[in-house]
Amino acid sequence: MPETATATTSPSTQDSCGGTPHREAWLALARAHAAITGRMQEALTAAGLPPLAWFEVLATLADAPEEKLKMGDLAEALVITRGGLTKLVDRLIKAGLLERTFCETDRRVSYATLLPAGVELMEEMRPVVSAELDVAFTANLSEGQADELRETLERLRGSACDA
Amino acid sequence: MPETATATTSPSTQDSCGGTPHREAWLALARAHAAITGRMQEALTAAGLPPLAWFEVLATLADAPEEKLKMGDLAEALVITRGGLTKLVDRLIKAGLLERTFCETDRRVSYATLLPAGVELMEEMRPVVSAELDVAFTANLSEGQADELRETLERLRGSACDA
DNA sequence: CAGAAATACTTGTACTTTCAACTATTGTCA
DNA sequence: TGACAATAGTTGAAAGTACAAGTATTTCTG
Repeated sequence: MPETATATTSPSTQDSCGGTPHREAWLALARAHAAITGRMQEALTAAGLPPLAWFEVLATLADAPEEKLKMGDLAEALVITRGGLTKLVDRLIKAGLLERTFCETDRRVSYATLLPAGVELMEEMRPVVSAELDVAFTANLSEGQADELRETLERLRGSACDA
Repeated sequence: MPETATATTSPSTQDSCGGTPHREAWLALARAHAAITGRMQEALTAAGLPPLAWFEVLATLADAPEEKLKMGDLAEALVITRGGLTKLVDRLIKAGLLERTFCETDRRVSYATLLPAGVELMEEMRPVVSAELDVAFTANLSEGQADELRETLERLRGSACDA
């Protein structure tokens, strides 16, 4: 077990005094995210595969038209800073999974473009990620409930973005 | 605006093909978490206050009996690695907010113990964090809906933990 | 059209987090 | 008791991330 803070002993789940329902929902959100992310990471490293961030990049690009995306849009989709994305993409390029392509009409923009090797690796990672996703989501939620959850979360995110 | 990836332009929210409702719920969860966390960070730095991680530590300790917690339990509550917590606590100690205390009966364990200055800082940070929490949660969810959301998320987290 | 402002991305630096190895202490059982 | 395993926490090296400054290109404006 590669040192991940999974609640095995579970001291007492001390939310006894805690606070409002809203704050508790926020805590639950943060913890659920961390726990699920942690398990995915763990499963990937156990399988000798690259980190989850790489998969997020590959999967996002795979869903994009022409399998490429402007750096800015990709950063936004992944909710990380543009500076961080530049270096993340650098690593994926060095690994031969992506290439940087440029825009004719606006020479400021550069695209992160998926290469065949990237598609291949993504196909290899997907089942591992999906398996963890099934453990957490499919086993606990009907499709309708998942939709409802998504709708709620998008509402939360929405008002967190429109400044 | 301190370079944070908030969806201002919103290219198209390209989840057109995407995948199953479960995967989309997961994406929404990850994005909501990142967006809300980002806004909290932004608000804290704008107010000249320490990072969100510090608040998490202080708030967790404040809710604990005797305002202290074993390092391991604290790491678990925050869902970070023990190694990471050691250094995080080191920084808070250096800032005079915490102290390290020890256990008589088991000399392996050490506690992170809240100091008055830590309580004070937490009280100063709390309204900033709460404000962002209100924007995202209180404005969008009734208390009942928040409870429902929490219940759902705890279920997800549960099956992600019981390995 | 020149110059200022805005946009898109990259890079240098500093900080944070993780991973793996290490020390110290406690528990187990032969 | 005495060795072996398990547990609690810390630490050094490496990877990742963010912030601020910097370059290049485009757009706006007088």
